[in-house]
Amino acid sequence: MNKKRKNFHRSIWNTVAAIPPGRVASYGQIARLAGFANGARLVGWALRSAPPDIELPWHRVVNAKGRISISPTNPAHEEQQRRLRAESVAVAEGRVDMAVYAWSPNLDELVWGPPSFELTEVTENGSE
DNA sequence: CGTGTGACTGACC
DNA sequence: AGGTCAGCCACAC
Repeated sequence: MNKKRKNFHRSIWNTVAAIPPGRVASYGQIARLAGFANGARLVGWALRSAPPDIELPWHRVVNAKGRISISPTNPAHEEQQRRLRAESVAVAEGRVDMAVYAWSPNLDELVWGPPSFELTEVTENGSE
């Protein structure tokens, strides 16, 4: 289905929205969950092009090493750091401890209960 | 249609 | 523990 490609940002936003507060996910992880095995960079692109209209927990997305991937020159870099700390996520030297804060969807369901949103194939039926 | 670029990643050195 | 490099995908020129 090439339609998935057209709305790739849509499914990525949806997946990012699924990250619970106090947890973080890597770009690669989001990409995989959204259906893009090697689309780590797409996640960054999708978040970058995300309209401010939608409230997206974009700050819960860091790179595989737990480091904030946004350029330090970008104001959003500190913004992300600020938002993470607001959720009790320890941020030191622009990075978080993935061993502690990494999001595990399965485990999360067990602890927080099943998600109340569509996380699968939204791009397939939401297209025109 | 070729090139460069980026909020990436994993393998190597 | 850090720097490099090729692979990755969509998009701007």
